[in-house]
Amino acid sequence: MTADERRTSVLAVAVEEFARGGLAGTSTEVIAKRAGISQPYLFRLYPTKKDLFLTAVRDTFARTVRHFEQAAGELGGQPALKAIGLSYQELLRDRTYLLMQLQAYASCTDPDIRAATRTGFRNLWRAVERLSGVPSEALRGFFAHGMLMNVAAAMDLPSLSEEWARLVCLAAPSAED
Amino acid sequence: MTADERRTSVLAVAVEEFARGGLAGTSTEVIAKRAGISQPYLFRLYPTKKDLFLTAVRDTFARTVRHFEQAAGELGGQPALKAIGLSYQELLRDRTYLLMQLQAYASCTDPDIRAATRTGFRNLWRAVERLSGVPSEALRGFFAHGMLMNVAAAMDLPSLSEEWARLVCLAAPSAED
DNA sequence: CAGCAAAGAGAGTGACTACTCACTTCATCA
DNA sequence: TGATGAAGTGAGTAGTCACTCTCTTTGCTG
Repeated sequence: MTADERRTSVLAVAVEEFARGGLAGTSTEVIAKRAGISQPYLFRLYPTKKDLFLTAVRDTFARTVRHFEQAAGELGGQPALKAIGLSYQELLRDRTYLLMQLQAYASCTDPDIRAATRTGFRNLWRAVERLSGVPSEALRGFFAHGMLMNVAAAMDLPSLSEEWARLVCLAAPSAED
Repeated sequence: MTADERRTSVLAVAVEEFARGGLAGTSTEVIAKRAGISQPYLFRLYPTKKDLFLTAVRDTFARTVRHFEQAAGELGGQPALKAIGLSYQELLRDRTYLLMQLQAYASCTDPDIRAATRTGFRNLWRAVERLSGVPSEALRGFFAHGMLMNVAAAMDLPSLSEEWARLVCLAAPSAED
């Protein structure tokens, strides 16, 4: 297996583990073990743990952008926004990406992580803006509901049957001007 | 100083530090030092680090509820919701409570923390429901925009002058259903 | 086959950190 | 006055963890 292939599979594991535990709460040893390599070799693939985390953050945002582009397809305007919203709700099923996003926000005390997270969020914002073309108020409403889904995923509200929890997890209203 | 008074002042420091670094990223030593006590004594005031974190989580949500109650005052309905929204925007100035909330969500992998966070969020939800009486869709919109402010605070978007960042930080629209 | 570069691991190391034990100081009060 | 108990600490301890040094293996090429 080439180093680049290894890097890719290590990254996949890292995203999952960091999504659960965050930067400080995840050890490089468990990432290495789950990726099937020794822990010293992980440090040849990624120079520091923070570097790996930064790569995970960038990868998560980039993947979300691609996910949205696919969902929007040839649509535009409100229909595109609605399609993107539905595709975001899909992500609630495998919570990894939403949790990883949340860990990125929570780690923003570190300047490097803050920079990467801002860039990732800005690209996401601009992607939805470009794909849908809706006015900024609707855009803000879309992202607001997205963030609500992030924390709902973190608390695992979809697995609760209580009424308030079900209300939180409903899809965003379609007419949002 | 009585042990209870100490506990209170330690808690105040703990909220600030945990808000920055999260549970795993904050050492008990810096909390003790900033609180002006020895680190062993911290463990007489709070049995474990996680216990202190849980107390910080509960305190943060409880304080937010009180903050909202004060903001709503004698109002009700949409005006109450608007007043609460404005008071939430105030919290953007001292970011501690918003960041602490975010750290609570991000630490929800731990079952105890998840339970405390769910309870805190549910109480917050019910408080706004009770104070405003607005329908659940408006309630969801309110919390959605609140979560957007949380992550905006984390990324420190209000300190940026770029247009997209300013758009994210605007107040929620007043007519929301 | 010789030589070489890249993939990969074993065995550390030093720094940190949650938590403990044994101890001191001091105010209160029977 | 002497006992009690609460506030508070110095000096550990056991364990974890990011990161390194050095070594082996393996596949390729001249």
